[in-house]
Amino acid sequence: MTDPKDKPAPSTNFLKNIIEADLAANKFATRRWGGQPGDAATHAAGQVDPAKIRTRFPPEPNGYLHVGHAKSICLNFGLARDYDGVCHMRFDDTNPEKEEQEYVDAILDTVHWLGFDWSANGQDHLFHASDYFDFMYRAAEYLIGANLAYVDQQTADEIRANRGTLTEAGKPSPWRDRSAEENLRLFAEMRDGKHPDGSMILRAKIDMASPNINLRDPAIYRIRHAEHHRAGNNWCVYPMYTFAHPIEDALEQITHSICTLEFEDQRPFYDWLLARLAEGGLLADPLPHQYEFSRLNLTYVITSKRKLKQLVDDKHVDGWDDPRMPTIVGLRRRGYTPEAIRLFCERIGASKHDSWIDYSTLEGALREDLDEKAPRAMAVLDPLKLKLTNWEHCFTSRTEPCHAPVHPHHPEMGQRRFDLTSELWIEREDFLEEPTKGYQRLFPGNMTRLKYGCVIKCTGCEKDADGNITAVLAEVVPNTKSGTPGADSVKVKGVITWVCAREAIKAEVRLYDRLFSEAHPDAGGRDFLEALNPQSKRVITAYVEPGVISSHAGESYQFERHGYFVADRKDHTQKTLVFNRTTTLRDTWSK
RNA sequence: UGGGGAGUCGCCAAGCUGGUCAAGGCACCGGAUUUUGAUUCCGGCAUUCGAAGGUUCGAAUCCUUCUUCCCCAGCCA
Repeated sequence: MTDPKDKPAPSTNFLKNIIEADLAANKFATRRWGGQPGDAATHAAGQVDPAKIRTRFPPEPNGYLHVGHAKSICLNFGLARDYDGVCHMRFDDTNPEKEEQEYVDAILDTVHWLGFDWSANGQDHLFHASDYFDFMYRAAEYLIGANLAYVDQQTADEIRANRGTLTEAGKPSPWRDRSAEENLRLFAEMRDGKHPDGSMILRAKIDMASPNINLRDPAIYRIRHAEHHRAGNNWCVYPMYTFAHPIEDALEQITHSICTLEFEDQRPFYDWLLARLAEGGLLADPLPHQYEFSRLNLTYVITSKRKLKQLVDDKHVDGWDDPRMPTIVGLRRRGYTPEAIRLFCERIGASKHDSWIDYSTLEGALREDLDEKAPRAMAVLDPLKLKLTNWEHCFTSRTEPCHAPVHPHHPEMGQRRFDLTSELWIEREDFLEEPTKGYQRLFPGNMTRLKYGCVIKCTGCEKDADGNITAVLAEVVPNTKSGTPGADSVKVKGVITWVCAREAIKAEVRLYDRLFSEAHPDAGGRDFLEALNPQSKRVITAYVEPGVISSHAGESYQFERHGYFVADRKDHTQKTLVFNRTTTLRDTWSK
């Protein structure tokens, strides 16, 4: 189920307009659903479909899902949710050589994690193209019988050569006019394993002179002596996407088949095939329709499966779920939430324009989500010792208990506690011997507040023989302890975060930055590896406030003034704290 | 050069049966609040809709021409 708390999408897009127009025209009023995918007879025997519309998310299980898929998932499942429909989860597993069960499992897990589900009206709408191989085979036979398909024995090279060019018509295959009987016999032989891979292929017989190359007798069935991850060795002929996809949609009574722009030229064949099969009585009206939207392009990100695989194989990243990867598992490990990804998808909309979304839009959606729910904590990433030299004059005990809200806007989330002592860790960049213009933090003579602690006045620093600063010196300003009466009597502009040296807990912190330092890493056909950001991962040891010891893997925090950090899903334990920097806070001061 | 698509603010994106129509979001810029230089809050942000003509009382919306960009010649999806 999608999160009901999701704000209703106020936005509109061309797909919603199409659906609303279809609904208003009662286009699907008498559509039937046979209770499962099936041919005309199956659905004719069923009830009027309880689903007002049907969409589908149809990945090929040949890799991990990435942000681009998230857009498609949000669109398909979102449309079904918004219009009282159902979205089918379907694996387009028509190419046994590329697909694996491992990917099927990972994809299912990812879609669920994103907050979507394919069960509705008491049934599970999880389907596979391979479920329909029998029907597809019969559909191919029908086409052959109707003289609309033939077995071609040209080689792949010959077929390519005879397909013509963008400006020249193709030439008919010498095998184009075989009799239906012979085609049927040959096709059966193909299925029966009598011919090697590549020796024959089944082609639709349409028009070798069509200006649309996809209509120049497209290949619809090829021989592949390969084991299929679900169908095993039942088949050695497999349908091509072109042929399979429209049939999958029709068998599942999909009303709106949404795909990306590059399939636009494919639509005429989609419609041709379905119309022919409907004429033959194999499929039921109304037939599905294909609509195309522009795929997601994100700056500083590549989504090419081949290139992503190269990053993994060549160890530029630490696997498919490396926090720098644009895969959903990577984003998840980076600390992205399903809500943030959904918000992002809603914000970018859908249209037919080619577009590039700024990476900052993704980060913005993340910050918006995390700001609301991440508990706060203090952490020092680049530690410098701070010594409070007049401690005894201001406090009677060695430690002063402090408290702070878990979330500044949500008191119901409770309080956290930690100690203030005379030796603290502060951020190295929070002290400047020579302040720059506008600098509000520590420099000799300046006062700032230790957040949730007290106001201090910087008196100087200590250095080693090389002149490196080894400690900052400061005095406590009396009667300024946070939470006590009159604490605000001394006004200061700067507030810095800190961790008590005695209580501080060490944590490994992985500082991630964008994987590429160029907005369009694979533009202009240059080597995308050259655009790799050498600083995309830095591992440091930080000090975090004591309460963080109880954090669990996968939990997000906002380390105040630094950003959002998530306890690593794989490596974080309560013994060894490991945090990934998800993203920094918005920064309008520096840079 | 054949066919199919698309050009509205820095990035997205509504609007396209012609008449407060130049929505909204992100970003950005002001200002207020703030014990995160964060958040939040107020305010600002396209006389103009790829260009040029035309039709009309009136056009981003209709017509013509031009122009730019994307996709298609896998037995991948």
